[in-house]
Amino acid sequence: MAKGKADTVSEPASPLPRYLEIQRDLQARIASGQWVPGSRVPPEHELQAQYHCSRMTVNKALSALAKAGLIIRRRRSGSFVAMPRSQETILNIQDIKAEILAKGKAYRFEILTRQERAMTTDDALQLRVTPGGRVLALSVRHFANEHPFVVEDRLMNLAVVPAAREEPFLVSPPGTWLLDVVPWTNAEHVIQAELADQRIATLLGVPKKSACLAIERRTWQGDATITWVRLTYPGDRHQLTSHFRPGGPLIS
Amino acid sequence: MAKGKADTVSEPASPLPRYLEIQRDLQARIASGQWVPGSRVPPEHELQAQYHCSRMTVNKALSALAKAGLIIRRRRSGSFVAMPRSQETILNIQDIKAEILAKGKAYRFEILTRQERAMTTDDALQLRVTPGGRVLALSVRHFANEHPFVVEDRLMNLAVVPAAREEPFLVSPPGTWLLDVVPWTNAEHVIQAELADQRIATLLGVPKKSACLAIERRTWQGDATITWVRLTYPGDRHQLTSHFRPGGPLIS
DNA sequence: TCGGCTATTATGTATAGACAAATTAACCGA
DNA sequence: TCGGTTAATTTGTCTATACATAATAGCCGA
Repeated sequence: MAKGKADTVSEPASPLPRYLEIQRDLQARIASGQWVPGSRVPPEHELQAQYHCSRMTVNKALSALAKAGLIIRRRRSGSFVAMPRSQETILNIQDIKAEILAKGKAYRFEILTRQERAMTTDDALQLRVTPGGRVLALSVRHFANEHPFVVEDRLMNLAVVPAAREEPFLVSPPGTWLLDVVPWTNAEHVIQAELADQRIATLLGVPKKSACLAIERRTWQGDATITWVRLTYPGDRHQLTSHFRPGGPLIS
Repeated sequence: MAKGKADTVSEPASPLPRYLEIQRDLQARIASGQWVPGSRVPPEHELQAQYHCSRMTVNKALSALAKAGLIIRRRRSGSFVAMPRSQETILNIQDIKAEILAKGKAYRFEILTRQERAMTTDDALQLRVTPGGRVLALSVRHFANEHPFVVEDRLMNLAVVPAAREEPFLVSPPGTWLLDVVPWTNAEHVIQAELADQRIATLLGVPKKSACLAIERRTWQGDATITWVRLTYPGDRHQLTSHFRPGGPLIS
């Protein structure tokens, strides 16, 4: 009836849409344990009556909860509160240049080595492609306020990014340049702890055999590997931090 | 118009819904660079005409893209392709018991120490609460196939989880027990590399000063800290892996 | 009792239309 | 020319309805 604005009389301040109200209400019932995992959520037509709105509105709320993984929906069977999921956390790994600038520190980088070569067996392994073609191998050192921040060892697949061959990487480091130039579709991270070898120790200015955080990343465009990179941070100076909520990337 | 099922005649095999078709088509145009960041997406009524469907269907596709962060929508202004976002990766950190069992290995744990005490200043710092009340301090060692897998040092805030006081942790380790019993609303991770001290070396069966991956996690229920935990893994044996796509928790 | 047919239920998708809200653009008077 | 009012555009939300689809429940005959 009349857009359900009858509610607005009793609740003068309700600037949030109906479907979100419903969504949060249901979410609260699940989070509070009022509806335990496995229990049944009332069917749409029932909620429609309860909340006094159309089925589409209820559906929008329920679909969002389903996409967020809070409930599971099956035709004819109904909707059920999902079992507690595994913990998923959103780890924010910024582009290094942006990361340093965001901390309010001065950024600088230097190309240590640069070599274009035919793909070796090791290169192919690390890029996870079949050998053949050429790669660009780079080593870069990044500074924050003139202190060594991270060492970057990178392989770029020239079959996918031929433009890198001519790029001098004077203004932007390879990672930033890639992000700006090449669209990527998926990627993979591996995070490990390891001891600094002589090279890393020298480049980062830390004692040999000190703890380092190594992040390896592969980036793909469809089936083609764009790049492989290994970022080595001083373990005592750098840490990855992430904030998150249950249900992953959830809701408002 | 008969539901646009005229298409079904020309395309006999199209099992995916219309709004997804549109969504993917638009997504492809963005990913391919045909629509560069900042460029304008045609307004809904135009897409509605192009795709020969209702505005609601177009809206569903566009809203999904907006939620995924691929486009930005503003009333009257229109929809625009979003600027490249920072990389966000979904890191899957399982419950330890589940993590080991998922690898097909035998799981066992032992409580090394257990102490209930008044909250010390250090406890309060680590839980990030104001001092006062009591805590339960636990050290646990987890085994995978009878090999030390990770050492867990935990503080539980008994003001929030009084039930832990009576819990013997015989069947489930504290982390698993907490996940099953206490609903949490948000959390924070810190990942660091560090060297094994004598205690960790002994407990994990690794050389002193070898590299370890330390994961610290604080978990809250609303404003109240439930628990703080530090998980120390052997750095050479353990690694965090994550797969992800641009736009975070994207789309089908 | 078993196997298969049918009816029912609940969700999935789609349509057409309506009004609200937020901006932007255009206009117009002082 | 400036400043404010008005109109137009675009997205946001909502309704009411319709048909499709999947899966269950129940029935019925052999």
